[in-house]
Amino acid sequence: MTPQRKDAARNWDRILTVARELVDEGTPLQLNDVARRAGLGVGTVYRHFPTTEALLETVATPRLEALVDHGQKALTDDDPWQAFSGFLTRLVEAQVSDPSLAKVAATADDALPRTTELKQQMMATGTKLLARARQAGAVRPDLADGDIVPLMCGVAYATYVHSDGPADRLPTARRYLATLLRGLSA
Amino acid sequence: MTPQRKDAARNWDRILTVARELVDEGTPLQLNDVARRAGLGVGTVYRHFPTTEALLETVATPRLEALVDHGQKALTDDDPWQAFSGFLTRLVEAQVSDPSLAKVAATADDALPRTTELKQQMMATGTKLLARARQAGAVRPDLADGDIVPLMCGVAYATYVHSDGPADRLPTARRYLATLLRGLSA
DNA sequence: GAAGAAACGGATACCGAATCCGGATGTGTG
DNA sequence: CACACATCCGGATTCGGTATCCGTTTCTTC
Repeated sequence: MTPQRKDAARNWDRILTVARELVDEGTPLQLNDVARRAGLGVGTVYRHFPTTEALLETVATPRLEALVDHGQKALTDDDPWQAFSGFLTRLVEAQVSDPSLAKVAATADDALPRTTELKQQMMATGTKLLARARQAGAVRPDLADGDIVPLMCGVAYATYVHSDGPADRLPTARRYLATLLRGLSA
Repeated sequence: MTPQRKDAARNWDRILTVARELVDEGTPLQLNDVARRAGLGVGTVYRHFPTTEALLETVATPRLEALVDHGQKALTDDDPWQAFSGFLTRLVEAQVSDPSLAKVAATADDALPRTTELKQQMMATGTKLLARARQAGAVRPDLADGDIVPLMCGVAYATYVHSDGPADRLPTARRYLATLLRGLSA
């Protein structure tokens, strides 16, 4: 692994910056488009990120990592139910405010190695949080470990279907999640 | 409106049959593909259905109508909660067993006039069912009329994200819906 | 400052969706 | 039956977007 050339590093940053902007404004990622906006050749972008999904994953990764971190911290929370529900709240809030997260979360575990890894970590801490809450008698026993991520994706999706615009998505998502949480609590 | 020519009617049927088959086997609709399978020219298919969505709508319509019918019948049920929850159950079961329904249900109300009309009817009866259940004190007051369809789409989506294959989707969907319903009930 | 490696750029190949129009086919009339 | 006309058919072609390829440029090392 030779140290990367300076121009390459700079361009990598530019691409990621532009991609982040596009994702934030809701525009679907298109590598040609990214190239134009970044003032780079198409080939340059395709060399750094061979597919749209690869770029998307790189954009989403830091935020995914933040979620995992939050989950870890939640494990130290005294109130098991608080910790569990707080974690889920973060999960949906992140998804409705960042389309890239929603996409990678729902993507099959084949491509996107880094995402898969993080999802597994998230599931692991999710499992622990769930176990604690269950042990404390705060959550119904019929919720399986593997249900957490899909359910949060579902809440995010429902929010999407409902929402008229990107504004006031958050309150809707919180309302839906609150309802679901009532159904999960013992 | 001159009565349609016989060959046109026949081809329309063929197209719809093939489309129904494709939807049932989970293949995403592609008009070129439909044409090949139906033994017709591409142009023929495109004349009958100018867009993929138009064909999808026509495929989904009968099943949507069946759902609306069921909602109407549910209005005569003695038990308001039973009627309401049964209606929702049908909604998700239909979506997870028929991708075309899931797609049109989540599509914005701009294109797909017929679908929009049916969705509005469904929302109307959904509203009535909800009102009855609420009046009977069976459902929490914080659920709005416009939330029903999005929530059912969300449950269907969660099922999708979770499921490994098209088999045993139904039990998962039922489980998720049951959880949600617990959250909705007073 | 010359050589070689690494990266750039955009013209071009490619792929699937949608159009367009010359030709075929069904339908009403003498 | 045959003619005329409208309707419909079919697939070659266009079109919009994605991905590749390779001659040129830029960086790094000595």
